[in-house]
Amino acid sequence: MTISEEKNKLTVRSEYFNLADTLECGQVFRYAKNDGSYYIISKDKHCRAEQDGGGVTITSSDIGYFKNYFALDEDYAEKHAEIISIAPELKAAAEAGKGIRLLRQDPFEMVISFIISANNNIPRIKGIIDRIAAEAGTKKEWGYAFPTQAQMCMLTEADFRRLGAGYRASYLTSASRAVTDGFLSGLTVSDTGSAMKKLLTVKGVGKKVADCIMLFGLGRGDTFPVDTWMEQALLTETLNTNAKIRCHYIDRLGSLAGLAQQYIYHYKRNIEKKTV
DNA sequence: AACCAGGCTCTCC
DNA sequence: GGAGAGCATGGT
Repeated sequence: MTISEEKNKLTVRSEYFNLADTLECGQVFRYAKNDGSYYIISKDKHCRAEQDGGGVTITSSDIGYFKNYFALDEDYAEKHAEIISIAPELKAAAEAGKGIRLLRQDPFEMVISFIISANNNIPRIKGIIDRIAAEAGTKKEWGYAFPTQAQMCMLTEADFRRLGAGYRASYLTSASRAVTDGFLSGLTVSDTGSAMKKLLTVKGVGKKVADCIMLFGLGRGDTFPVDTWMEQALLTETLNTNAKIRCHYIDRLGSLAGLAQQYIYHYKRNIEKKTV
């Protein structure tokens, strides 16, 4: 992987960085595609990103933030190879998704976003999040920042319903109050099992949503979110519950389980479908 | 018109 | 601890 950097611009050349696959595998909701460029908002930061034969180019006044966001200090070639080595049956999915990188996103934003994601579809999740940001987030020249915890606490259950959250509205008011900076820093120092337990105390957060928060917002690879797509892909006679699927892959892959899960999710949703 | 979407809570056993 | 009902909303 080679990185060339200017003031507000960064170009990454690597076969292990596919911008579209990274953004469109369901880990992030605040991005829009326009004329081949992606416009990404994370927390209170914004960038434009595009990919051509020469690599991925990121433009932002906060380029340091997005170096971390895209985890450009990590070697995904090694992770990719190790997953295939441990779990050869995932080779097709891993090859198809080799350019996927796990983004380092803001934990509070992940809690709120994935509460909304429950029993919902991605276009609608994006719409609800955008409307909440426009309602409560700080206005910037490029749009609206994701609301801070204090800003989220300004919204009522009726507000969240008006913005389309449906029955998740009460979860959002309650979670906004519960997920303080202190709560989140407690998660950082806990092991994954303890962090899971703490997250499950938040209304609207179950095991799957907790795994997503830990994987996308807390950098914990030893997780394995099982949603309806993963059930379709992985339920078998022996692995016949979500918990068994989750344990099976975490036991084998450890901190690489989360990335493997992204390969499978991407393959099931974006690749396999096209060939049928 | 049923069924589904990055499931969760609550109840009952 | 596990099974089942109910849940807002919009797309197919």
